[in-house]
Amino acid sequence: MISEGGAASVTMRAIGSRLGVSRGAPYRHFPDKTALLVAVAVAGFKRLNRRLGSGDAGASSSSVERLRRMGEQYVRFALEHPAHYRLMYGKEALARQDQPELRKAAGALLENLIDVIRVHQQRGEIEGGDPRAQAYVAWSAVHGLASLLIEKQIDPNVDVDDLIRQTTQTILDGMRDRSPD
Amino acid sequence: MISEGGAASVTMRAIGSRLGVSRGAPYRHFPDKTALLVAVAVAGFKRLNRRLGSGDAGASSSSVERLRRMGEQYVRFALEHPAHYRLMYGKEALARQDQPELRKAAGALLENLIDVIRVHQQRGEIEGGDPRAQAYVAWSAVHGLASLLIEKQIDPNVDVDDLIRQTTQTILDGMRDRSPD
DNA sequence: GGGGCATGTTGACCTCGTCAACATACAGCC
DNA sequence: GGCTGTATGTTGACGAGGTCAACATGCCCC
Repeated sequence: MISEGGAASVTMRAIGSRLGVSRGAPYRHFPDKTALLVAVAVAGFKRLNRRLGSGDAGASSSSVERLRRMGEQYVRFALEHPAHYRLMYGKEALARQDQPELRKAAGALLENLIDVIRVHQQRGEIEGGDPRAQAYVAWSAVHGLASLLIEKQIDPNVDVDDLIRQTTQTILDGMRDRSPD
Repeated sequence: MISEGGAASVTMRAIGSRLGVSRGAPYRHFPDKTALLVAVAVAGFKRLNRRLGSGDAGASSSSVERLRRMGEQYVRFALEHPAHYRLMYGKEALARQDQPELRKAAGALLENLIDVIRVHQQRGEIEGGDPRAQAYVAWSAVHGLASLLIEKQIDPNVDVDDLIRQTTQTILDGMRDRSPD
């Protein structure tokens, strides 16, 4: 429903009729609309997480290449499921309060990224320092790009593939180990 | 009102009473709620643009430093006005339709960034290539960082200043001209 | 067979965006 | 001064939507 008509089209009543039940039925499964949306958002994070992890198969290839591919998959996920992605990050649609489940799901994503970065640090491919901080930097870049693309802030004439590649490459170049200078 | 109670607290009726008028009064000035929010968002872009431009004064200092400061100011703006910033980018809260005024305001920001990047390219401080693409990369990084910080996706124990510095520095390192290698 | 739980239904209430009909007041013109 | 038009504000009403309470129903397990 999100992808069909945007988040605004997701109403408790519409969900009910979509499932052939009454408007009150969803309240037997979720305390309120926010909880339902949080559940959907959490599912999105798990989906994204699985997708990023699946790239592990090609871990044998050039190592930094794997990080690059993760970034690429990240942005591609957002482009394929824009409304879902927006929901995952848009606190606005959800409650003002922190949603522990959401935080946990997003946290899992971050931890995976940190692990990968740590591996590459140990191989000396990217500079040392707090892997968490580096994960945030990389995450910021791909999330920002995904967000700008989704919100149509980027000139549609630009080649998206090139832009994704250039973004991930720039980040990796910036993180490349320069200590042996 | 946005910063006080979140975007959800902004209702036409509340705006009216806040101004001491009736609920219908705002409709004499804006065709609908979306138009009003777009106007607020546009004002936000102008404000942000002005802030980024004001750094020009220190253009005499280390040149790349100016780009770094722009990024820093960008993120800082978002942190100071989180709800406003969210509104500026959150298409969700606004209409599904493209808002030409909003696009123009965001476009002006981009053009300024492109100009600055072009200058630094000419000085040979960052690598050549399409300045627009590089602007997008830089924009993605700061926007992503701002977004993650605002949405509280980043561990509050992390030193925000350090993270901002590291992000901008990584991007600049990644864009640094390596052609004379 | 009966109690309890899970699930679904419906009526009702409140908030909100929005519009139409109506009021008012001020500016500019004769 | 009086008239007229426009800008602005007010109020009633409508429909959509989130939510709750009271009520129904069907199934599992003892």
